[in-house]
Amino acid sequence: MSVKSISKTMDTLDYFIESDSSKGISLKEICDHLGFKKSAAHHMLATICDKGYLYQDLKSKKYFLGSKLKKFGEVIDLNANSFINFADPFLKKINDATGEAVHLASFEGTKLITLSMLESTHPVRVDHGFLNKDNAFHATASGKAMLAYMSDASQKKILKNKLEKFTSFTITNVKQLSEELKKIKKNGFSTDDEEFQPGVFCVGYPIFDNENKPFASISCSSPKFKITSDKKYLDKIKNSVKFSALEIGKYFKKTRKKGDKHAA
Amino acid sequence: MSVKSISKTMDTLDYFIESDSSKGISLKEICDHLGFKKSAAHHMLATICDKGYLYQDLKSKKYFLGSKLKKFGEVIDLNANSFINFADPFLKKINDATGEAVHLASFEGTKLITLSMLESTHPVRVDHGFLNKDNAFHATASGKAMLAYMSDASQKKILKNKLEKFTSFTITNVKQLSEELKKIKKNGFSTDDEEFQPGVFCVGYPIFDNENKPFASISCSSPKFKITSDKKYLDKIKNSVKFSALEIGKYFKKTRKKGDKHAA
DNA sequence: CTCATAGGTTTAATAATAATAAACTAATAT
DNA sequence: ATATTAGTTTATTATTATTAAACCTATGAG
Repeated sequence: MSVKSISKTMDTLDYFIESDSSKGISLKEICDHLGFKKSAAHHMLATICDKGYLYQDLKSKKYFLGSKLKKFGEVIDLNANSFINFADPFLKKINDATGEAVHLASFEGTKLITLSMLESTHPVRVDHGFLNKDNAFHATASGKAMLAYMSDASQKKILKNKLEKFTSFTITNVKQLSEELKKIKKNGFSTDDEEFQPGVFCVGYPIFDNENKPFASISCSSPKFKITSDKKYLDKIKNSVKFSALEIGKYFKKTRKKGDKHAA
Repeated sequence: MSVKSISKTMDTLDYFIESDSSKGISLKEICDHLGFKKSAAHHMLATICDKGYLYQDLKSKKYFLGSKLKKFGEVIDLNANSFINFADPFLKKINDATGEAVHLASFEGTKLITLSMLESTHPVRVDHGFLNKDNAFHATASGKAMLAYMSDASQKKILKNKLEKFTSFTITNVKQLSEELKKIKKNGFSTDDEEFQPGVFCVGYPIFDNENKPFASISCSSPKFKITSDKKYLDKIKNSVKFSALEIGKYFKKTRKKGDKHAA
């Protein structure tokens, strides 16, 4: 069950991030965009301001992000950036070798998240704006690469939500997906054959942490026709991604002791 | 009126910042510290996780800050840091000259906020952990320096909340405070004579933006006995703070055009 | 200068929600 | 193997958030 007023609060804060809020956002604009009634929104905003997450300019009455929120960035940066920075040159390597888009993914709870990405350098390229939507664990090479190596309990938790059908190829049947995951474990890598975006084929490899748990994954996405028209192209991508995945995995051997909790 | 579930949500997020949350925080710990019932807290946390502001580790069930929050830091940094960086050497100048603690303050809505601070270098020094509490507009040199130069409408909004009595010297009467603010405008600077912390005397000067509105202030805090025992010491502080306040004010002449909205 | 409009705020009544307590599950330690 | 602890889920109840309407205030047009 979900608490509606909390949900609305976070949709509001998200709106401050998505839009340019540097010149303030009015009550009306918030209501218009998010479908709130103005008096309810007013109560909500008063509470948020009271806590210092937003503030209302005394004269213009517009709302601004409170400097208190800066602290979240500071705390999170401490943990997360080191891994991403370590991985970066290895992503670049794949990008240089293939020219295709490369993604570094991880997960937080049951949500798939994108840690960093590199765009394709090819003239014909795919829009990756939506890649790694947080509920696309089952439909992406990144997601499946991690999922395959998780414990049954973890798999179950992630798959208990409805599996959204993104394309006609998306696997939405849990039993069928389990078979796919077994195959991935056998092969050592995952694929996404137009399961998330039509015309896009991806290859994913897992990255394991110091406890040999799948902690992240990298994937490389290319237009499907390239894969079908040139049989060697897939191998080229696979080799490149595999190499980098193994290299990035060494991060944990180098910097973490067994039992350390790492940031996602 | 204030929305309780929102308020509790933000108290929870604040707790993740205040405590070391890098190893996760359990439901029980959240309940114990914040006085929540576990089932209510569970509903709340499920909603927060659903929005990606926190996430729950699949195995340990502990809660962690979601990487989504990193975005807030990024957006806010863009606006706010330039002013603070500009001001920094001028704060240092006061700190070098007097050895006393120096504060750069501003405000967000009706809340007083601290942008940066330098500790006293003297062996006998005051604890400034609580200086510039967000509801201490009326009781601090920083707050009063800005308040004095605000429009009547703005003053009224800030003073409509109960004026908390921090010490026996805190002015909690609005009429009396108005007189004080008039005096500040006449003198050009504010003082805090043990009104916020016993034994601490502060001097504050306002900093004006490109529209000649008080945008920030700096204050210098010293032990009261130094002020009373050495009549020239107050003048030394005043001169130093005044100089820096004027210099920092030039930031707006240099970098901002009239009408630009500046970050607080 | 007056009036109209639009955005924001406040109120009080009602509908909807979040809080509660208790039962249940799972994991851990004895 | 059992007791304990933490987390989850459920159904009921009491509280709360939402609503609509009235009110305020600032702005701009006539």
